[in-house]
Amino acid sequence: MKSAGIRDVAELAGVSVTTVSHVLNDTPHTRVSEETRARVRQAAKTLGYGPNRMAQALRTNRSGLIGLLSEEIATTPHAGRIILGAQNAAREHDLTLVIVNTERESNGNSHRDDVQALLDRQVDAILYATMYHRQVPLPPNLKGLPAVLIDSTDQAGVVPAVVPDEVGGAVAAVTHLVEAGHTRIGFLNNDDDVPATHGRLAGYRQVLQAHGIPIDETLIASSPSETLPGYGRAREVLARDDRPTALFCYNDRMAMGAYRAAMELGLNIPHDLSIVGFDNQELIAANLFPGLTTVALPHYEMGAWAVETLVHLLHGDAQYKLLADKPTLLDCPLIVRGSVTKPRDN
Amino acid sequence: MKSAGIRDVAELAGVSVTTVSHVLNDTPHTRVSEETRARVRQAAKTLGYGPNRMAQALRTNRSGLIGLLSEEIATTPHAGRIILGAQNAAREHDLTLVIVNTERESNGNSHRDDVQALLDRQVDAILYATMYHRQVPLPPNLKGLPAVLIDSTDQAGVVPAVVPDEVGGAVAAVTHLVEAGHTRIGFLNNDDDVPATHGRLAGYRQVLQAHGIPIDETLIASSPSETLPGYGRAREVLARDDRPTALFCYNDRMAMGAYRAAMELGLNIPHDLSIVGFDNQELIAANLFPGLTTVALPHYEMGAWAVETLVHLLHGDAQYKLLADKPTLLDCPLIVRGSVTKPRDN
DNA sequence: TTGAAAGCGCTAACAT
DNA sequence: ATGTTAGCGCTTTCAA
Repeated sequence: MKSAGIRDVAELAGVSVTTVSHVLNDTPHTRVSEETRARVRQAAKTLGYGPNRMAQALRTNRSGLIGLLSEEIATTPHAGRIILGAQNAAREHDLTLVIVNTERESNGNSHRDDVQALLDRQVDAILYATMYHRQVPLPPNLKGLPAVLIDSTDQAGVVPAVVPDEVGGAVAAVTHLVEAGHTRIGFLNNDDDVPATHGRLAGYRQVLQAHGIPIDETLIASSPSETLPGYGRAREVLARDDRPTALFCYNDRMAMGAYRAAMELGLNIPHDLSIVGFDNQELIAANLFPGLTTVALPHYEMGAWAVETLVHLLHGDAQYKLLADKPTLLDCPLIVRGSVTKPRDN
Repeated sequence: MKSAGIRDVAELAGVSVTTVSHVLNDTPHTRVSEETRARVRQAAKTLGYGPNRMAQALRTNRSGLIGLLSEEIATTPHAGRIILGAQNAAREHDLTLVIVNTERESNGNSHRDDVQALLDRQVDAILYATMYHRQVPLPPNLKGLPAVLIDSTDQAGVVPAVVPDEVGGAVAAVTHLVEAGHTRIGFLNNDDDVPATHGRLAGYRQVLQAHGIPIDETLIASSPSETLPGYGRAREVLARDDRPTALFCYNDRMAMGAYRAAMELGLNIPHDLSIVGFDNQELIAANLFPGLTTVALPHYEMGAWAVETLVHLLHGDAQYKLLADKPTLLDCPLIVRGSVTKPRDN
């Protein structure tokens, strides 16, 4: 019992396949009587008709497939949220997402082959997602294609891109600390030269300045953005007599290191030390004690935004090409758990 | 410059499209001279020819798409590894993976609509992955389709399924502890009625028995499989005078709770207390101090196995249908980090 | 050993 | 307002 085709529907409705096609696709500039429309729809429903996408694709030269090229899907839950956002948006537009995982390339040949693999599969457009916010060389065969960059930017400014608002996220985090009453706020930064490092530092400075809090440069430490180095730097900073009453950490892993440092030094979180992280990695943030107040990266939203933009691009909406000029920033909201309170002596 | 078609290749090679098709597909029972074959291949290469998958699909009634229906892609990195394994295996066979995320259904109507969505997209077969090992009701429209279950089993035994070898994983974990010299080994189990709970407990008992170590039932505690309850149970067990020298934890989150309990009680890990977890959630296991020795779930392997099996099913290899009889078990290997050593007084 | 031609299910230009 | 028909790019039957 193979599934019904358009001619079965036509036959049952007593009309031609053309009419069925027109009705079911709401083809513009065609006039079909309400009565006929109803009959056609009824017939389609009765037969459980769904169009054969392959035939449709062949005919229209549109596969309805969009490729998502993502780095390191498996290593972080972040990719999962991008996929989810893209997925849901794609479904809204009746598009199908094809995901391809790829390594992070170091040898500079970018992802030409992965793009080609997607092209061979007849995708209509491509989403390119990196694992962390940075600038990437554009695969050469991506140019000329409808494409959107997720969590990365293209120096040429030819492809629209969406990235997290790093500065805004840091502002939210540090503002939260300031509003709790803290004035001695340390910052445990990453030491890589990536946008997040600079953006979060900028946000940190910005808030202190805005509140007239003098910036003590010795309260700003940096290290690789892992738990262990974070622990090390946190110990140094927290062992000082004039230790900060709050710590803003570059990411949740470093915050996890800070938790350990605090515990070893007998500092109670949040009463002796308030902490805010970044990334909202549930597995860490929700399982620390107390739960880590942190800033979420808008992965879901970036995935969804990217697909929406792609749809506009596919429709040829000229204005959306202008988006390529500068990356679109998406909000990084604060997620409040239990690691922040007012400083003890206030 | 639209991409080359089969007739362009035929023209350039000076042969018919039939011959091109035969050569490029290595169609059996067709005899084409070596010389011609070479000419055709050369022409295809020159033109950068790749077949139009949509036309191919339409003609052969095989889309080359396989659907992966996965629960909660975004919440755990586990799904990522399944996807990766499935992805890579799919690529080997020139198949394209289409992923659909879905909620875990509670209202019992299983995932009928999600399966339908995949079917509407002309997938040739379906993979159904659950977030954790359990028995699931089969979506009714999945029957009759080539399908494989990942991390779950079907009570009817009509669809092949692949699941982790829970017992084997627990055996590996506890054996590791025994071989390090431990005889008082506690078990912090989950309290849900799921296969993992029973399997891991069975493995634990099995190893102790095999080594002639008497089982002290008071050393077996259970709670919800989260960090906080794990912490609570661990504190109780570790506060005892005859506390165990080692703890096998149902999962890494509970182990994380045990770490905290140990720290609060002044017990050094691994010297005063050895710990083994389960799940190998990198974010936790690699970031605890010392690193958590744990057991990995074979997500990648299950994804790959599922696709391989699907390919056989698609080829109609009868023997593979027999696989449905009982789920295939895949190894859960021990991942050694730093949380196990010999007991202090041994 | 190779080629001609039908036809997969659909859309759209053109006819009526 | 609705119908006829060509053809998207390919595979495959059948013929040469």
